[in-house]
Amino acid sequence: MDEDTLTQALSRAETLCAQRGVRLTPQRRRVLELVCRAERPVGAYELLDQLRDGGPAAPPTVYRALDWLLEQGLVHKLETLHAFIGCTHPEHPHASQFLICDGCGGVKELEDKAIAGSLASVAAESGFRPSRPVVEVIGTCSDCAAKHGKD
Amino acid sequence: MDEDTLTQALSRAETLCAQRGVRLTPQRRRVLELVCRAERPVGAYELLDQLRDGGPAAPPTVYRALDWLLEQGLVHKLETLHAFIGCTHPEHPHASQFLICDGCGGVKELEDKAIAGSLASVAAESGFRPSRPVVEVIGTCSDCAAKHGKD
DNA sequence: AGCGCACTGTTATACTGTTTCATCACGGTC
DNA sequence: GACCGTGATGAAACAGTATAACAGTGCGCT
Repeated sequence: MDEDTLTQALSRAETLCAQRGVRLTPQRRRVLELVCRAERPVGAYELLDQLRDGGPAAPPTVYRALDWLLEQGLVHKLETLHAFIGCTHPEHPHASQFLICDGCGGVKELEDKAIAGSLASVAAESGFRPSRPVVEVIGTCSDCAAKHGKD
Repeated sequence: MDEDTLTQALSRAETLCAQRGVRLTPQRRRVLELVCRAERPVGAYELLDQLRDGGPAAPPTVYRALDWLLEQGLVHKLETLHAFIGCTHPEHPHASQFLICDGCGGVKELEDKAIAGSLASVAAESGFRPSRPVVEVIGTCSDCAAKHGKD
């Protein structure tokens, strides 16, 4: 995320939190910034190392901030990577899907109605009430496919 | 999994491995048995404890067996739970989806064409080549919804 | 016998996440 | 101002998950 996009994302987060009446404290803001600044998904301990540049910090610090940011939908957790990324459209609650390239480590966030729909309908058939759908597709992005295809 | 189903599953696994020319060694067979015998998803260290009833064992032992069983499609890994379950239809390679109840811990394995299809098509749109789709829906199963609904 | 290969054993370590308790800052109330 | 409840932070220890690295074993092959 470039500097402009980052600034925008942070101010959007400020606005959202103000609207919701929740507190985007300096710690949480700092963690959000670190997550967004990274181009790739970042691990909790990677964030912790960066937090430590500004003073002492322990694992619960970063996990608390991340939990809160997850609740607010400002970041997503990638279960298959044990890592976090900034949400690209935090304005509304949504069920995202992720395309994760194991070549370059890049992640694309999608919000596809067809996938969400078919998930909802199979769940409904089973009488299952979904609370958190996790959809992560590991594979190779077009760039990496092009590169490695030539090898 | 009851005793009969277990016996069937194990002999099916034997047959499959024979056909494929791969070795379902005693260790692997034992781990497969332990995974299938459990009604719920089992963690690696839980399996390890059970393996230890029959002699000393270390983490790499169980992880190696699990990795191999995953490759062969005889077990699945639930990323959101860090746990493993026996595959209900290992005969053919397939992209499964899982409904995971956070009330009772039960898991239902699905193989829904609509979901697989919409995943494949959004991936195709992005030029993304999927290798391992992970679809796990956390929520409440009908039984647990009925129970807790009354509370 | 000597070699390669797949499988296993063993030790240690890295990485990920939680529990627990103490402390601090802020807002409301008397 | 003094009191108190609540949410946020700090700090130490620990629990759970996974891998690295290297040695040993058994088996088929030439």
